[in-house]
This record gives sequence, structure tokens and C-alpha cells, in this order.
Amino acid sequence: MRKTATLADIAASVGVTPMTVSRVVNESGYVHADTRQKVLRVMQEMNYRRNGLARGLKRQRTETIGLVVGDVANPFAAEVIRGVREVLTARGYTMFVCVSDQSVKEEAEAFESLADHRVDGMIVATRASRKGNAHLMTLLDANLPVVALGRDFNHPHTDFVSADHFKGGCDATEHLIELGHRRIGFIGIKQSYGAGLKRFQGYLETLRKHGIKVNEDIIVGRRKGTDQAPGYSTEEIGYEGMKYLLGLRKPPSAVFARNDFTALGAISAIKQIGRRVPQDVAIVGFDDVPLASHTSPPLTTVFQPTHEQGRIAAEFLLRRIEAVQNLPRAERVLPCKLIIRESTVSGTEST
Amino acid sequence: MRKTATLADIAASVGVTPMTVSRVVNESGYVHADTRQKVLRVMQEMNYRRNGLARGLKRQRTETIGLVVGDVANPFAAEVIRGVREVLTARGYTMFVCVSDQSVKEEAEAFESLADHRVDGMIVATRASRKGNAHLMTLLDANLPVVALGRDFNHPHTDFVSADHFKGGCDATEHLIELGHRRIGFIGIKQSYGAGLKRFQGYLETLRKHGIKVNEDIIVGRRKGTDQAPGYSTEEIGYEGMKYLLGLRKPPSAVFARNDFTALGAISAIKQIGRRVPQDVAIVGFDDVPLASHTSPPLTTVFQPTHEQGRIAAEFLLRRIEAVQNLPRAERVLPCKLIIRESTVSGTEST
DNA sequence: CTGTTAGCGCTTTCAT
DNA sequence: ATGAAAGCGCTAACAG
Repeated sequence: MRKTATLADIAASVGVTPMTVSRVVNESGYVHADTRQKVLRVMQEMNYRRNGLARGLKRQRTETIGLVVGDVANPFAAEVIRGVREVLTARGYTMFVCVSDQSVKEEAEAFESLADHRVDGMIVATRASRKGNAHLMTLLDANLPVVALGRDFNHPHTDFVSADHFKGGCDATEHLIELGHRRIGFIGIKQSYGAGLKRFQGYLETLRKHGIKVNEDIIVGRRKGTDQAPGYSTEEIGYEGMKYLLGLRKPPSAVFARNDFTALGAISAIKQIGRRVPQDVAIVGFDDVPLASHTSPPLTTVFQPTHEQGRIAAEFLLRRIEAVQNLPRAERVLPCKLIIRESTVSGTEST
Repeated sequence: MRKTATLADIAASVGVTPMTVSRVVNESGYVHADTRQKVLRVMQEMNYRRNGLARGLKRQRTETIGLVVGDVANPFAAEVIRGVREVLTARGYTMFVCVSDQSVKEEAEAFESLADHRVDGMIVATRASRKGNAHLMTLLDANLPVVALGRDFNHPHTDFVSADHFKGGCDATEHLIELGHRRIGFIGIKQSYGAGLKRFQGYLETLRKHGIKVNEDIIVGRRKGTDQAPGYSTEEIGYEGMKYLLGLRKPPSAVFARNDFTALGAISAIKQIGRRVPQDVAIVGFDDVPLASHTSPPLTTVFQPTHEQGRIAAEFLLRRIEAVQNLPRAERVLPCKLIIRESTVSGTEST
């Protein structure tokens, strides 16, 4: 079973050589109009499908690229995928997405699979890790073009695209301080794990800058550290985290949440015990997911240009793939933007 | 540039034939321990990566499968992906995800790419369409194993997995009727487009069953029909749709939203004008996204076993791939479950 | 335990 | 405008 017609089959049936059929398939070189017609007809009849394996093997490129993401359930990943895809399909490339489920092991397997199947390049948008980076390094030895998106990876022959999460974190915190808050909590990561989380570092840095002592008691991550590398922070974490903060003797008057979902969970927790946002607790999120402007109260958050990051990553990658020489590293850090809504500044309406 | 070591390179360097190196790489056949060590060392040194194209070409299978989804921004897709992946990786297969962005054209390109690159099978979880189905048919002629997930596709050599959306839609509507509602709106699709949307058909059917006349005025889709095949319905559509319904002379007393995001948007709209859920308008969603239990009020919705659908689809596919004969069609429709929360029945708390 | 042969399906290069 | 030859990198099948 599973017998697919090959160029040779078509050729035999038409009475030409495989080379002629190849010319028809690829629309390259001269083929007599009559021959072409005959070939096309037989191709149709035999339901010909070209063999990308053989083709790629011979041509030494597949016109495919791999995109590795840690997770797919959040708007960030979805928008990155769309951005990358737009650019790639326009240029005739096919994108294969691999999902690592935030596991370093699965991430490594994705790298290997993609490399084995000879994608022409790879965009890596997983969370950075020591082991993951080491793996990437070995692939680079094989001269595979790679672009890192929204994650650290330093290599002279790798491009880098990200939003300025650090600055975004600063702006969000600055905003709360300007509103008079001094006791500002953070939900989404424990301090000991936060070294790689730029937006959290921005929070810490801004507090310090204003002479506000960092208070570990009001920095909360997920309850139990079940997995080593915390993935995307959820509304559940926001809800639980806020519950905890509200139970303290002196709860914070404002909270910066790691992302919008976490922020929404926090708002739920606040409203559930009959407190008000922002009067009792002000909340800032991060990402500006579509939902953020439709919640009550609408969420103050930091917008990051996700789609654009995807597009630029794809462009960087194609440039690198199509380059004759090994290109020097390109870096691009896009600005974030604080969007002030009613979860920090009470406006016309508030629940 | 981009010169990767081949089996032949390793073999030459060690002083054996490529076949011996192949045996080491694949851990097949006998190789002397010393030889193996030497080969392994050189492989490491030369950073060997096997060529999946050559391998697949020779072996006539790639141990990869393709998963085509329309969209990736919603929890449904994310969970399907996780379910499929779990089963596949456990069995040594690699999964490549292609995203069609709800476009029939992109979907067709995904099919072709995957078929060209000789995936061993395909799981199709896009929205069904006439053209899309026709395309799938041609692939089946090439004997490519295919499983349809959550979308119609009738073919004797294709498996089918879905949740019982129709029954779910009935249950949701029944619930509202039991609560005394007679004027029940629907947000998420216009009646003229709803033929393929089972949960909507369940709504219509249940109204009829109870002798409630279907009222087109309170069935709303997206404002302007920009795209022919409406994709995933968003909170924005819910918000706008509800705004419209609230502006009617006689607004519905209950609304069944196409999915949870739409439902949440609707709730926002209701609260924004100072009305209450469920006292003024009761809302039911569909899907039971994680957020649903954390909203205020918590959302009554219909749970569908998404993860399980992914797992079963993957199992069906592997069975088909590894079968010697062409298997008959397998079908599996999983039950949904109505989850009653406070957006239909006022409990202890309500905003 | 290792090697030889052949060929998977395609395209590059050179001929005609 | 078409064909012949060779080989991309790998492995199945059969020696030895």
C-alpha cells in the first residue's frame, strides 16, 4: 500500500524521461507545450505529489523553518506564530511549529527533530535555560541559522529579537509609585527564581531607585514549586497569590502582576472579598491581551509588540538563510508601552 | 558553508564503512565494542547529525506526523496539541504543527507541505469547509493516514474524533429553559452561517422542542461579515453582541454564548451598564476554559474533554499508520458536561 | 562482527 | 527542447 507516483512513473507513462517531468513540475527550463500538457494531465491522473525528502536531499535545502515555542495557550505565542508565518509564507517557506510544553527535554527533542529533518533555519521562542542554550550551541556548530525571540541567547552568529521587558517593568512600577504607592507587591514569580525575568528585574530596580526597600513577603510565585522552570503564569496563580497577599497583616496597596492573566486572577480575588480596584488595591498587568480592555475595571498594563517581534524574527532568519557569508549578530529590542486604564486610576466606572 | 558530517565522513575518519557507522547510530546489528567507542567519539568530534531526509527517503517513513489547526490562540487548540503530543512523543514520533489562520488557502498549503515532506500521517483540526475537504480527499488518494478532530469529514478510510457539541448545546439551552427563560439569545454566529456549528444547532433544536419560536433578532454574529468562515469567536464579539442585544426593545433574559470568551465579553457589557448577571441576564458559555471559574460571577458553561480528544486522535492515527491493511473508519464522540456556576443561578455572591 | 551492492526520488550538469 | 549520468545520505538485503 501507500504507493505514491514518482517522476519516473509519470515519465514512463508519458514516454519521456524523468528530467522532462521535473522541468514541468518546477516550471524550469524549456518544455514543449504539447509535452507539458501531456505531462500535466498524467500527473493529475496519477495524483502526483513531489517527494520533499528526495528534493531536499538533492538540493540541500527544504524551504522549511522550525519555530519552537514553550507553550501555545497564551496570546503571546499565538501572535508570535502569526507574525512569523506571515513573513515566511509570503516568501515561500513553510513553518513547522514544535511545542516544548516548557520542558527542557522536549525542547531539546524539538531542536533535534528539526535539525534532523533539515529545516533551513530555526526561531527559538522558548524560555531560556542553561541546558537548552547548550543544546542550541551544538546545532549552531552545524551551521544552522537560528534566531532567538524573547529569550536570552548570546552567540555571535545568532540574531536576537525581544521587547524591552525590563523597561516595561520599570514603567509599570514607576506608574504605581507616581500614584503614591509605596507598598507594591509582585505576583507571578518568587524572588529567588526571578533572575531571568526582565520585567521583574525592572520592578526591583525601580523600587530601589526610589529608595523603597524590596519586601520579599509581598513577592509571590506559585504555591508549591512543582516544576523547576515555571511556565506561563495563570489567572489561578494571580487569584491564589492575591488571596495570600490580602491575608497579610499589611497587604500591599498596589500589585504588579507578571502578566495580564495573573492580573485578572488577582482582581477576581480582590473583588471576591468585597474590596475595590483600584481604590483598595491597584493592579498593573503585562502584555495587553485583547481581554484586558474589556474587564471590569479595564486593566492597566504594558503592551508589547508581539506580532512585530515575530515578523522581525522571521526576517532576520530569512536574511541569514539566504546570506552567502556568515552574518554578524543582529539585535533588536522593541519598546513596550504602558497603557493606563482603570485598574490603577479610578475613572468614570469601577466595580 | 553549512557542511554537515555524513556517515561516510565518520566512516572514513574511523576507517570503517558507512554501514558500520549506521549500525552504531541506529543501535542495530552487531558492532564490536571498541569500534563502537571509536565511532561514537568521532561522531561527537565531528558533531554528527543524521540526515532525516536521506533516512526517510530510504526507509519510506519519517516518524513524523502533522497537526493542522486553524488557530492557536484559544485554549481548545492548546489542549488538543498537548494531548496529541503526549501520545506521539511517547511512541517516538515527532509532531509538526501547522497553523492555517482560519484560511482555506493556508490550510491547503499546510496539507501539501506536510504531504510533500512525507509525514506518516496527519491530524486535521481545522474548521471544515467544502474546499478544505476536497483537498483532503486528494491526499487520501495518496494513502496518507488522516484523522479528523472536532470537524466533519466523511471518508471510509479516515477516523473521526469529536466532542458532542450538539448535545452540549442542547444541555446548555435546556438548563436556561428549566430556569424559566423563554427569551434566550445566542451570540457568536449569525443564523445563516450556523449550519456547521453543532452547539448552535443544539440550541435551535432545544428551543423548537420546547415550542419556543426561534427569534432571529436575538441571534447575533460578528458585526460585519468580513471573512467568509468566521474563526474563533472572541470576547470582543461577545461584548459588541451583548451591547446590541441590550439595546433592543425587549432584550433576552438569557444568552447562550458560542464559547467562554464570548460569554465573558457579554458579561462585561452587561455589567458596564449596571445590570446584573444572572438576575437581569443569565449567561452560559461553552468550553470551560480555566478562566471560567475565576470570573465574577463564575461562568456556567459546557465542558468538553479537549485533551482527551487530542489523545484519542493521536492513538487512532498511530493505529492507522502502523496497520498493514487499510483500516475501516473509526469514530469517537465524547460527551460534554454542563457545569452550573453563578452566571445562571445566583449563589452566595454576585456583582 | 563487518563489508558490498543497490537504490529510495529527485535535480545538477553536461551533452545532444 | 530533451536526455544521460551521477550523486545527495542513508539503509535493506545479502554476503563473508
